[in-house]
Amino acid sequence: MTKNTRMTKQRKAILRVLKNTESHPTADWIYEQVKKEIPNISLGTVYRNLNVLSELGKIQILDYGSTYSRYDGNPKNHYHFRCEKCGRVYDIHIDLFDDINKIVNEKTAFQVNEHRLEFTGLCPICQNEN
Amino acid sequence: MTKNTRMTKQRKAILRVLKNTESHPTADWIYEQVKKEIPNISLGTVYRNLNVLSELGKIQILDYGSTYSRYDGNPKNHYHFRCEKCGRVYDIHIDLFDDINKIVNEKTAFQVNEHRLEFTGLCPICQNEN
DNA sequence: CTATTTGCAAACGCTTTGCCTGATT
DNA sequence: AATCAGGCAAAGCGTTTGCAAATAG
Repeated sequence: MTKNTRMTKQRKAILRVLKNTESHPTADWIYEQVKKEIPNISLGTVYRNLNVLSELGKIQILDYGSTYSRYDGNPKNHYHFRCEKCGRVYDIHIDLFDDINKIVNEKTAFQVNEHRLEFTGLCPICQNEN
Repeated sequence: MTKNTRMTKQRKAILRVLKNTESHPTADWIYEQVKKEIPNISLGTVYRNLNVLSELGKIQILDYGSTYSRYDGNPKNHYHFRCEKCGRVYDIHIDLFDDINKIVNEKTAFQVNEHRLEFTGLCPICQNEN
């Protein structure tokens, strides 16, 4: 259970680079930064460690939980629910929180046009499979 | 400007399949469905048409706007802003909307554990580049 | 008629993996 | 010493693309 706990210099460097940036970089960018310090590090090591660090809860990966794109026949904004167990994606039938764009527009320097909101948890089917 | 307007039988079938499903299928699932009707359709045609239909505003693609994964050194939930022009991803420094999980839990049959919220629009840098 | 779209297959590009060597505990 | 991690390169895999033939308008 307690595996992958060796803090090698590669793993430390990757984590430090990621903790010290404001941006949300790609694996390749991280690779280029760490290479300044460990010139012979390989891209595979970067990917492996990013996955390990994510499993350890030290970082997050900002993808859609899958390598597949999913397509939605409804082009209007609406919210989704993704089941953590089976991966199904459902529509959520509630009104949009229209005011949150305004909140961010007022509190930050970003010019917000849209927002996307996704919930995760257990779908009804998987709740009944225990 | 007004291009890609031919409604071929392939394009029609893909759109119909997608409009008539509750799920948010992958391209491959759509391909399998359409093949029942047009057995010699190719997967490339499905992908091409999904992209065309998305540009026409008839459907949405649920990905992160890029094929790259992005990594975040902060493992706690927080919101992001993605610039539509330059693709940069920023943190948004506002409090979490903690109550929306409860709202969905009460109004739907899903068991919500988390939510993810992402805003899109123009970042300060790109706002100044006009 | 002709510009767009298709089918096919190869290419792409990000990510993962196998294998063997090297490092950590 | 035993196990875990790294480097390298090849494989994986969803998606895109080039090209000649087909087709919508």
